[in-house]
Amino acid sequence: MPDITEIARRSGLPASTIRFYEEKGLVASIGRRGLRRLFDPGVLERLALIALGRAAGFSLDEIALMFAANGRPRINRRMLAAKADELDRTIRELTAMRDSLRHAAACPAQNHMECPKFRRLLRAAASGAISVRKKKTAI
Amino acid sequence: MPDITEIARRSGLPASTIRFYEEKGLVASIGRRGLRRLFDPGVLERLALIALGRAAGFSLDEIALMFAANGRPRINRRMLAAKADELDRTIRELTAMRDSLRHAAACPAQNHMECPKFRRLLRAAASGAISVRKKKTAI
DNA sequence: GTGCAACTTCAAGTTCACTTGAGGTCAAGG
DNA sequence: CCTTGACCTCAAGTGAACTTGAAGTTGCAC
Repeated sequence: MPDITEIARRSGLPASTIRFYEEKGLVASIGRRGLRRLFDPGVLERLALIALGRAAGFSLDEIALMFAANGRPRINRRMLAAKADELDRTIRELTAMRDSLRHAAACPAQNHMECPKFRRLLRAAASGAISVRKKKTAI
Repeated sequence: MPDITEIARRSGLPASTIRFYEEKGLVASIGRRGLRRLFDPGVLERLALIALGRAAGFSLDEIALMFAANGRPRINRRMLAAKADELDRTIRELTAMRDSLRHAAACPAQNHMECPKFRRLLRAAASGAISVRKKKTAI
């Protein structure tokens, strides 16, 4: 029976995160030896699913909803498709932004304010046509 | 001389945000009428630049660095190119994720765990090959 | 001149996903 | 048996970007 340290080692997550996930109901320990949690090795697959969900942009609460009462992941295909569509929109925005950044970086105009492309970009940002992604962090 | 309400209306930002930006040194009011702030209309361009920077993934602190002491935006071309590269990496990851999500949504396997593509995706997420974007919010 | 809506300040609260710290317990090695 | 280090709990802290609330002030219409 792996303990939390073993699960931490094998999943690459800090033990504190695993305890946090347990508190949130995202994973469960299978028992205790004294105070210490013992885990079923299957928790590793669960942690991988959580990492996957996070990478796809789901919040921990959304991920919790996917783990049905029975414990088996109940992944809603409609939810996946919706998230894919959302990613698609994000990708399009980011692509436009990346192109504009590259242009601005290479633009010969003395001042970015004099560059028509930059000003168009500025208007798009000001109008809220582009959404903000929060800073990404490593898993 | 527009007051904060006028700037809020024209920028689409809540007044509290504009005060917050002022506190952060991102924008400046040009004076007061009594207690009330008065703004140069040019602050609208400044706010648009801030929105643009946020949309490109810069933090408010990074954006503050771009506004040089002289007040004119001093946009570092190297910084822009670096951010474009970062966006490029993000776009690649998101694209892979989107494709996998679409596959999972359409996958005929009874259980996602039995789908080789899904399991490959799972391994990628578990290995940390995919990074987490924090939830995006509207500007 | 007076009422009051709208501004002001400052501190504290919010969200998310964790991390950190203090103080406590205990399994295992010597 | 006793030490010790790794685990435990619970509360509080972190960071980013704001928002909200309480309490105070005031420009302006009437």
